[in-house]
This record gives sequence, structure tokens and C-alpha cells, in this order.
Amino acid sequence: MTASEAGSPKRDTYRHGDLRRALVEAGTDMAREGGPGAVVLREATRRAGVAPSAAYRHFEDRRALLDAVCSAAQASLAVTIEAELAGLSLYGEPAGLARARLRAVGTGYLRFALEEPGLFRTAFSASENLRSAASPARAGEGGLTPFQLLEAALDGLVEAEFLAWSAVHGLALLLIDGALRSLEGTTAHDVGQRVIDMVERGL
Amino acid sequence: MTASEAGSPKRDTYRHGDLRRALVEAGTDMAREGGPGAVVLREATRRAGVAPSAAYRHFEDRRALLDAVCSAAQASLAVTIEAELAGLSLYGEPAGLARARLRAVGTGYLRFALEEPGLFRTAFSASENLRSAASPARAGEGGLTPFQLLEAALDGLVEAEFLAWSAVHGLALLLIDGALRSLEGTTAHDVGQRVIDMVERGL
DNA sequence: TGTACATCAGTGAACGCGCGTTCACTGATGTAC
DNA sequence: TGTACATCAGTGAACGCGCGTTCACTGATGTAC
Repeated sequence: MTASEAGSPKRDTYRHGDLRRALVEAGTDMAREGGPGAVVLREATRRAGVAPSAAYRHFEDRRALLDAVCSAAQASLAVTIEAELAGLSLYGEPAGLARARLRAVGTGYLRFALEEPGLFRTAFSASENLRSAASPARAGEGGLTPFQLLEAALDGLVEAEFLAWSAVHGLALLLIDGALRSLEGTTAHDVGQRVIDMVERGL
Repeated sequence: MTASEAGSPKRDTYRHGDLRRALVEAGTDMAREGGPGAVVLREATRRAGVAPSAAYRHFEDRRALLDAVCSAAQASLAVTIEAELAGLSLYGEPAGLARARLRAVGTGYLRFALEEPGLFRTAFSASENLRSAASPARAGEGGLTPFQLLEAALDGLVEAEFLAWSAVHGLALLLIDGALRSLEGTTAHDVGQRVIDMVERGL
């Protein structure tokens, strides 16, 4: 790994090599540490070992950088959900498979929220409509965004979709910075599984 | 209404009269317009028609002002929920009453989130645990905080409490700045009622 | 009822800070000959 | 293979901004006599 690949502050070359990526990575680190509000352009350039104005070769303004970080956070959430889906058996009765998929998406969603609260909040902080924005930058390795993954898991259950999504999303936020903030790891996980149980039964 | 009561920029007296209250009101207005991040100490003093340093006679620092605004926002949410509860009939079979109460709390919760998104986000932005903080400042006219109101509505249904709360809270946030942001007023309300239906049936 | 005084809420000027953004520049790189 | 040149990514100094916070101050108010 060379200095330019790592985006480390010291460079031996005048050119950076991959500054755009380095800035998004720095921004993502900051989002991880403090949510979307912590994504600061100057600090990103500092972490990339570059002058502040260099950022303007790759992003129109601070907002554009934040959008890129937001997309990266959504892609990261998608990857976590996909990892959960990848552990499922491919065989069995259709109804059972559908339920298992819903479970996996909900579990991945909550796991990401608990493990990466800053990125989770950033993923949902976009200025434009998330649903219509199905850009590849927001997708996981399978090419689907978190929202498309959820829709797929809820295939044919449109009516109930809102309940499931609301419950999972709401629990995630209550655990992150709502009233359930004080729950510790294991308890949080148990509560998550219980809510997913109920959603499953409710459908 | 005198100038000092309104907290208007022009004063005829050297003393303000009720600066603490005026600052909290100004801060609440700013939270209403742009969420917790928009609560700025200097701007609050400007709106109250007072020098920036005057704020320090009433609040230790910016954080203390924000805490006060957050408490006010929670009290405001409580009032909206109480208003919804006040419209209920007091007579009927216990099970039906309990369901009606749950419905009312959920409806009030969502109504407040849609009508006052900035205050809603502010109410849930506190730094400390909301649940244990049952200070009077956070309560509505009946003396209960939003969380106590929700608990009361879910009386005896502790196991299912998380589902109900998560679903309502999650839907509120998805409508405010999540993927359902683009839903217009009537549709948003309908979706809200449908989710409450499902929660009710789920219990 | 009138006066001296202590209190303390609000003043206003100043501080250092980090931010986003601009601009004329410079020098490494890749290309054309 | 070697040289001239255009490109354009990154420099560094500067800008104005609004922020939170401090400090010695001032003057309206209420109280004690």
C-alpha cells in the first residue's frame, strides 16, 4: 500500500493519485465518528494531506462531498444486509424463504445501525428523495440499494411494507439516539429480534 | 402584550423582564425552522433584542439553552398527544378503551411529527437518556412526558411496547426526512393510520 | 415618605476559532512530434 | 529515443463570516433605614 493509496498526510509525489476517493474515505470516517454534521471539507483535506482548495478539483462544494459520503454510507448498509442474506439457505418452501429473507434484512438493518450509528444516520440524511435515487454509488455488491433490498424482501407484501420498515427503522433510531439509547449490546439485539418476530407474525 | 413579554427586539426598559423565557422561545422558533442544529445562541439573543453575553445570565452555555429548548419541544409533543386523548369517550368496555388510547397516542405522535418536524427532531436530540429524565419541563399540561404517555397507553402490553413505539417513531422519521419524505399530507396521514391499524391488530 | 445603597441583569467590545470558498500560481504528467 | 509543450491537479495565501465565550462596565430595581 503506497502513501497515495492510503491517502496518508505525507506524500512523495506532487499529485495525490486518488484524491477523490481519499476525500470520500476521510469524510466517511468523520461521518462514522459524528454523523453527517461532522463531515467537514477542510478536515477531510487535512486527513488526505492536501490543501483545502484541492477538494474543489473533485467536488463542487461541501454539499457535493457530503452527498458522496451519504451514498457510500448507503452502500455500506446495503453490503451489511447482503451479508446477512448470503447466509440463508436457498432451498425450502417459498413462504418460509420469504420470511427468512425479511428476517435477514431486518437483522442486517439493525446490526448496521448498532455497529455504525454515525454512518446509519448519514445514510438517512440526504437532501433529496432516497427512494428515487437508485444510483450505483448507493448500492451494495449486488447492485441494489438498501431500499431496493428491503422492497425485494417484502415482495408482494406492499400493504404491510410500511409497518415492517417503520418498525425496524424506528427501533434502530430509538436505539441509536432515542429513548432506548441506554440499552446495552445483548439486550439491544434481543429487543431487535423480538420486534422482528412481531413484525413477522403481524404479516 | 408588552414588548418585554413578547421578547421583541425593541425595549424601553434596561432590564428585559423575562429573558430566559424569551431565549427559550426564540430557540424553539429556530428549532422549528431547522431542527436542533439550528439552535444558535447568538441568534437567540438577537431575536430577543439583547446582547449575546446576556444569555449567560440565564444559561451556562449553548448546550444548556439547547437542553431547555429540547425540553420545551418534548412538552409540546406531550400537549399534542394529550389533545388527542382528550377527544376520547370515557365510557365503554376496557379493551376498546385501551385500543382507542393507543390509537390516540399514535395519531398524536404522528400528527406532531408531520406538523412540527423541526421540533420533533429536536425533542429526540437530547444528550442524556430521555426516559429517565421525567422533569416537569418535558411534560404536557397533564404533567406527563411523551414517553410516560406512551407507556400509559401501552399499559400491560410491555412485551409489545417496542413494536408499537418503533413503528410509530420509525414512520414519523421516514416521513420527515427518510425515504417517504415525498408523500403529501393526506397520503402521509393515511399511511400513518394504516400502520397504527396493523400495530393494533398485531397486539 | 424620602434617601443611600447593594444587587445583579444586560452592555458592548473584544478574543480566537474553524469554517467554506476564491484566486493566481506551479510543477508533475502524458502526448505529439 | 529525446524534446517541447499543453494540461490540469494540487498549492498557499487570503477573504469574510458567524460562532461561542470572556470581561470590565453600567444602570434600573428593590430594600433597609
